[in-house]
Amino acid sequence: MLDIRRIRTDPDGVKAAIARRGDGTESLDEVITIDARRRELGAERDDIRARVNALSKQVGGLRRDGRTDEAEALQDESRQLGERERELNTEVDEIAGRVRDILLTVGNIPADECPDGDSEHDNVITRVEGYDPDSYADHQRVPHWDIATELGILDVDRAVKMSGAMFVMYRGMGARLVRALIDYALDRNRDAYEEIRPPTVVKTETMISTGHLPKFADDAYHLERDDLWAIPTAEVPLTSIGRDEVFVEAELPMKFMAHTSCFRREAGSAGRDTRGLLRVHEFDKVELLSYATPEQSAEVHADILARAESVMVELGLAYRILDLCTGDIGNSSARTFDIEAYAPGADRWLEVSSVSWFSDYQARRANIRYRPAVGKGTTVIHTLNGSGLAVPRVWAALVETHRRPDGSIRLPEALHPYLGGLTEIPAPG
RNA sequence: GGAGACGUGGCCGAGCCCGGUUGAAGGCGCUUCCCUGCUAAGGAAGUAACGUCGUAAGGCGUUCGUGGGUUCAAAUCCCACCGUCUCCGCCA
Repeated sequence: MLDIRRIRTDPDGVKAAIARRGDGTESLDEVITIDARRRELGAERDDIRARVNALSKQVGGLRRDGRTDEAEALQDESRQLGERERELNTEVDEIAGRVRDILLTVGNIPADECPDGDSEHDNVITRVEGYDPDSYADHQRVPHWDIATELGILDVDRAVKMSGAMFVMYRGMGARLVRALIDYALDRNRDAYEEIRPPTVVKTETMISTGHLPKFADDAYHLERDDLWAIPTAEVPLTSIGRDEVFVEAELPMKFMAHTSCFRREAGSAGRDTRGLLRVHEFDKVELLSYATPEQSAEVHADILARAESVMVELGLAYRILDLCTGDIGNSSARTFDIEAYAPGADRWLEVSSVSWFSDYQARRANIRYRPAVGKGTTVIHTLNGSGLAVPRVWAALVETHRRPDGSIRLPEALHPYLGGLTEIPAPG
């Protein structure tokens, strides 16, 4: 959520920033108008309240002194004021709610450095690592869904039977590889990130804090009976750890990581990327998340990106890093780098990590603040997060990349400690 | 799910029966200063957040779990909800 005061003091600057996203700015105009009205009416209401408070005090004194007649006169006056106060209050509340509703749908202001652009086609590829299109042999040009069938490590048909399209079920070594990837990713980051195992079903308020609601309700699973939401990412519960709390600067940056299942309805993408693990409704992910001061945020952003990147290196995958343009970054984000792993069998770049700096956008929604070491008052913190490792697509790229001519899969050394000494998924037969 | 008790400031804790001078006693913690070879102990002062107006000093408003209600006036009375604890039930 944007700071209403910033919108007030620099309306043109804010509108220009939102326009960079390709979003309309009409709602901002409306906010500016009704916010002015809100303050006007609010001031009037507060003046009346001040009068009522003063009168009530006088009434108390008069009654103590037994001057009942005088007290009753003042009570009458106060009663009259009360009616007007109620009217004003109702109106102010209404407008304030309206302001909030609108602000909840306005996206974050992109960072100055965020490249301009309309869509994913304008994202800037900042780096490509380990990728040589001519280096892949025929045995690596087999898509993971075929490999998986051959090795019996992924069973899509059975998952579809029990849960429907775009659900998957790992089997045998496939399932074990999932577990190894998760453990590896957690251990890889435990030097700096506290491991959390949060709830995966959360309240509406928790989804609003990250920006997943109200705008993107269609993308999430909703348990209507209990009004709870299945999290699309651990970012959701992790961001709310500090909701409505005030930290001291010395505690920052705070760093959390969590492995959770992630649930996505993928509304609007029916029929797209449906093969194998390209896009699924439920998947495992290790997420890294940090609360930081504004000054710390750049360094933390770089840290998360470096950690996500090192996973690609250690797993022996080719990857590239994208600097997402203003038209493609998420609604809550001010700057996002994506990591895409190359899957030679599917011959596609798969988004495996999205590393974002949300500035104070989420923290203002969640009301997470800190007390600066010097000076008075509180400041809204910054939140940052990124996937430490998103399982399905890494699993896919890994299986395709490390397939040997005989059909076996070489498992990278980094995973060996998590596989009980196994170093490969044996060839079929 | 049933019954009972409770929810006050950074923390502990009074106030609630009997509404007004209580933004809230007292204590702890924290900050500054004084005293003091050092430390400890002791003394003094200060110490909430948010909104709004103001260049500022400061003014006004809101906040005693949340939301409603009664009243001239609510931490205090009434209702609903949420949460915590205890007992019972159920249970991986």
